[in-house]
Amino acid sequence: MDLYHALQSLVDQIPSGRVVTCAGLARALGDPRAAPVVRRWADAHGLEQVVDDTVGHVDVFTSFNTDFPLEELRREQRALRRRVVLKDDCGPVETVAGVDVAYAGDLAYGAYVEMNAEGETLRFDRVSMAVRFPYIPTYLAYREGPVLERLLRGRRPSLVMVDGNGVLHPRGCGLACHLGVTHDLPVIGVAKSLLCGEVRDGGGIYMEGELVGMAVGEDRPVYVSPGHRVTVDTAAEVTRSWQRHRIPEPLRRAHILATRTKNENAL
DNA sequence: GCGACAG
DNA sequence: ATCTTGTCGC
Repeated sequence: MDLYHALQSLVDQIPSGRVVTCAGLARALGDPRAAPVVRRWADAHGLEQVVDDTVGHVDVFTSFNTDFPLEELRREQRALRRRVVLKDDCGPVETVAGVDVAYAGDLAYGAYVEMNAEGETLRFDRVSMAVRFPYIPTYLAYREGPVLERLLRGRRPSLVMVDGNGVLHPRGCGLACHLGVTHDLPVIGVAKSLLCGEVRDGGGIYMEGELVGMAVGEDRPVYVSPGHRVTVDTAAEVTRSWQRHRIPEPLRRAHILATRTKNENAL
C-alpha cells in the first residue's frame, strides 16, 4: 500500500485557489490521526494550500473523492486478528530469530539474525527496499511488514521476535500478529514503550480486562505480547531467557546489523 | 471535549 | 525511526 500516492491523488483534487486542512486530508485517508504525517509531507513538498486550521479560510475544500485507504487497513487488521492463535504451538524453542529495520529516508534496511540456545548465530540476512508508507501509530505493520516478510520468506526458526507489539494493540493486531499469521510462524512482539493498555502490579498488561502482554524488567521494562502461536506467559518467558541486555539478544543483533547496513550503505 | 499513540 | 557531540558510568 502506497500511502504517499494516495495522499498525492487527494492533493491533486484540490481546485486551484482553494485550501485544505491536514485533518481534512487525514480524514480522507481514513484516519484523522494521520494528520501529523500529512503536515510533514506537505511541508516537505512546500504545499502552501495545506493549512493547519480552518481559521481565516472561507475556501476550504473538503469534497474529496476517496476510498479511505486507512479505514480499509483497519478492516484488514480486524479480520487478521481472528486468525491469531494465542496458544503455545511452537514446540521446544531451539532457534530464535530477531528481525529489525533501519531507515535512511524512504530506503529501508532490514536484518534477520537467527541464534541457537547457545547464543551462536546460525544464519543472518539483509535486504533493502524503498518504503512508501509512513510511520502512523497502530499501522506499523504496513510500514515494516513488507521488509520483514522478505526476510522471513522460507525461514523456519522456532520463534521470531520483532520490535513492536502483537495483540497489545488497539485492534489486537500489531506487527507481530501480521508476521505470524502471514508466515504461520510463532512470533512475539517486544516494544520499548507502551502503545496502549494498562500495566498492573506484577507486570500484566490488560486491555478491557483481558491479559494481552507483560512488562518484563524492573527499571525500564520492555512490553512483550504474543503475535501468533504463543501465550502471554511463553512470550514473557522467552524474552527473559534471551535478555543479556534489556533488548533480547536476537533482536539486539538484528537491530545492530540493520543499523550498520544502513550506515555502510552495503546494499 | 481533549489527550494519548509500537518504530 | 532519524537528526547529532560530548559525556557520564559500569
